[in-house]
Amino acid sequence: MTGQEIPFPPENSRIDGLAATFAARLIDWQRRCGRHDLPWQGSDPYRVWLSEVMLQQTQVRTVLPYFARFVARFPTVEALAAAPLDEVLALWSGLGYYARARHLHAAARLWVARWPGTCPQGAQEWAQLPGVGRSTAAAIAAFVQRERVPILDGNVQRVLCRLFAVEEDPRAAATARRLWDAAHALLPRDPDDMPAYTQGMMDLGALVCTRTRPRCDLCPVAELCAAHRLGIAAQLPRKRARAPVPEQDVRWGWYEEDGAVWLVRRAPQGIWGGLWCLPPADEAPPGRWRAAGEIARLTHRLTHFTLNITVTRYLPETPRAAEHAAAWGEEARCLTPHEALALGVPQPLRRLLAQAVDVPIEHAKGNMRRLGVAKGKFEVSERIDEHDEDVARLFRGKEKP
DNA sequence: GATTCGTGGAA
DNA sequence: TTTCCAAGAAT
Repeated sequence: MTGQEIPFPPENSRIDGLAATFAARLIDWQRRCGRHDLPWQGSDPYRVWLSEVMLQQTQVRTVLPYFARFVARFPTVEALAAAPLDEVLALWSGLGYYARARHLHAAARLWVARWPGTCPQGAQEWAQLPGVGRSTAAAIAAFVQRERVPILDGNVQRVLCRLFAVEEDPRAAATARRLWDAAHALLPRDPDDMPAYTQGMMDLGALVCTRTRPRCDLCPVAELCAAHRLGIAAQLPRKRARAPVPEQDVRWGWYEEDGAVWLVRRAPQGIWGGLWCLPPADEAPPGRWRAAGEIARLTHRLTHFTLNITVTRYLPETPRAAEHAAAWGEEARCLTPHEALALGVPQPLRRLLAQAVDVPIEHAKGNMRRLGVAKGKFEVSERIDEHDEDVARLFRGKEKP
């Protein structure tokens, strides 16, 4: 078997023996060199599901503190289902892709309603939860139910592109279909091997078959790898040409009254859907306001575009916050910056609020330029306990049965 | 099939 | 600094 490669796409007549070798070597390597101490590894379907959603397009290191806070507040799917969406968004604040949090909350309620006291049985049923697609459903089912279904995340795509020396863009639909077929053909025969095998595919991509500088000298399946034999492992998968990122200018209003600032809930669709944010500078709360200068200019880089945010401070001509609150309804709140930090807010606003109250927050790292002040780089430490107390106080008594 | 959706790590 | 992209899914 040594030195042979697995044909791509795999042919049934030749695949069995080679696939068995691939799976056996990967499983053995995972048990010796893979990751075994991640906090979601185990038999709890809730923790596996939660982690898989958090890990979508997000690195393990980033997820770890969010996962810890989340399971501390919501130890079970029943606790998550009973919570208000606002508290879920608050705990998700800073993690990004907030549709995941909205889907997670809806999925928890569907879960307890349709599978009370248990959980979805198999990938087919896991995929019925909102926010759980084919790859996530397969990962959960492989770990929890030992089902023989393949995953195809970014790591596995890269591993397979190298294993078969695939030159095409793995994101193209036609190529992706062949990669799914290949991933299925490589699965181990014994269902009991599925957890170690699936974790092994993830670990291999994350620890050995990395995007840059792959460690082929440590790879348990290097002898089966076409790209390694051709000496092009580091060049695969081919990167696609990317269009230049456009810029967009946004103006936010810092409407301040008696040390509190107005926030409005963003629409559920679109960027930062459902989160609390400063209102646009030209949409003042009820009452008469006067501009009091620019507070900050923020540059926020996203994958597909760059946001240039200008924040202007406004002060009331006449103090009457209570009337404003009644006039602007439930989707607007006037809170101190400290209180606002306990809500689900976009990361650039989180940085601005943290600076306003000089309260460190977790994962608020980056650059911010204050007018009249030299450009400063700040990195703040973790104050999880205090933040959690704020969250608990803000949402106390608001849970639904 | 192509877009949209966040943030931060790494080179 | 810039660029790529990570345990992808929904539209």
